[in-house]
Amino acid sequence: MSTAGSAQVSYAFLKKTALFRGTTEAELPTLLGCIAPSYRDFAKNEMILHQGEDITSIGMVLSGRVQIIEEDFWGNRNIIADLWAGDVFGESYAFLPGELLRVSVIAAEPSAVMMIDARHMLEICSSACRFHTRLVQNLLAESAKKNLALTRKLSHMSKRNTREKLLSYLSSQSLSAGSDLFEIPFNRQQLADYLCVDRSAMSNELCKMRDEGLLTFERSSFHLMGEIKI
Amino acid sequence: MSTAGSAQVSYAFLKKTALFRGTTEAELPTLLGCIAPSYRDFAKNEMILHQGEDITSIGMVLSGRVQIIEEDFWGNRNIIADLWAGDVFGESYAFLPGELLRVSVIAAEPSAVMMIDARHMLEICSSACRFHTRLVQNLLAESAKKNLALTRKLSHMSKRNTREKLLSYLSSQSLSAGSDLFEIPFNRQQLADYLCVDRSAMSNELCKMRDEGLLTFERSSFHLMGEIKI
DNA sequence: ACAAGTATGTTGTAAAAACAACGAAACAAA
DNA sequence: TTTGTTTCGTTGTTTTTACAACATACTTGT
Repeated sequence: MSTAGSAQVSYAFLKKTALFRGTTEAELPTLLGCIAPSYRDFAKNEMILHQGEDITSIGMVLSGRVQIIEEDFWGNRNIIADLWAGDVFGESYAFLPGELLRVSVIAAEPSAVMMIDARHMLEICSSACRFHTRLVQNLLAESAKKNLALTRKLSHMSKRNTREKLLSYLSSQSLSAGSDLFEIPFNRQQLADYLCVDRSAMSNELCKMRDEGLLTFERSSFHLMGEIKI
Repeated sequence: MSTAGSAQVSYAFLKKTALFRGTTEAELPTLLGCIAPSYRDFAKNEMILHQGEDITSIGMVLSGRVQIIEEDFWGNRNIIADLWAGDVFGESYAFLPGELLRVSVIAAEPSAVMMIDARHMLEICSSACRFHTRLVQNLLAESAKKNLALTRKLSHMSKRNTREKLLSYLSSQSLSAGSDLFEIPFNRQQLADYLCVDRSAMSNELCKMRDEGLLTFERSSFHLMGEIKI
């Protein structure tokens, strides 16, 4: 069972997390006193948040490993995300009162979690606690970052066939790199998983495109050909 | 060409937008004075933001119609979104310095736009301007909302075939409705577009599932069957 | 009621993807 | 080096999807 965990959080750890980035160890006690987080420990396979709940706090993994699980109408389970120390969860729901959790959060290993009430994060308290601004900035940045990643992935996946998905992804990577010559952070299987297609079919399509002169590649290095072919 | 638009914005309009929701007309002058928006008018087909830019302001459409356009490596254009009065754009980029715009924003009709510097939105000014909190709350809520919508769509689209995409979507709608009997907000063509599949193939799959006893439907009304069939 | 237009279901065919199975190359460990 | 493992390309088969074409039912405007 879960217990009200002791607040054994190192400031050195906290200041490196996405949420508390930019605050110094000296500032953290004040900030923490103000946002008043609660701490809880969870046993392996224990539920942290249940699908259908209306949450008002965001969570941060302090130690262990936490999974986001989705269960459909017929009870089929699907692991949406794997979270580790420093990762934040529930932030998409906590600021939307009345929006019920579509997922469950479960401890994949014995884990410690920090929960912060959404109102405490947004309400401006004493003027001494101006670190709030930084916190909110970090939160907005995280949300925006997640948003961009989702939009980008969606834009590839909305293409109707494997070739177009590939071209969309590679075009995007080329843009990121600022060059028609670039490296991708995936191997073939990972790329196929990311684009939600079959690996061998994808590999096949890549080679066809190479044979047609659209691009060349070598392992994870790609080169897009923009010039007109004769 | 664009002109520095006159600040002809009605408070009645503003207080109803997602961004300024929750502030009264009386509070708006103070808030606007504090966040110091700039106003610009754009001619039809004029570029508002260019792909590759590093923006630090978010935009809000005051009048007209604005489109988000994506252009790939080979110059193929794709309309990502259609924005109308009250809609916000650029919020996913403005809070991420260094993140270059992947899209362009263009006026599809003569349009008026309000731009607000991201720092002005986050920095706490005089204590008089506590409406800031509300603004930031709205912004976070909008970002979270968009996030949820994207995640949900992605979770349907990542399924490998039409049947599973349909089941994922319908299961999700059933959950929203809190019932195995529910209405969807799409006709067949719209649903096919949303799930990125062919309409007739989708229609076919729906009927197959009906014949197999998985569900029944009538136009936009659906009924999922969870019971075990004999 | 009537006509025109739209939405939905249905079918057959061609194209594309998933799947399975395998060989070669690259890589890592003993 | 040798061995075992992973990655990647390749091929053939089966399943699924896209596409086109059309029939029917429903909607809307007159």
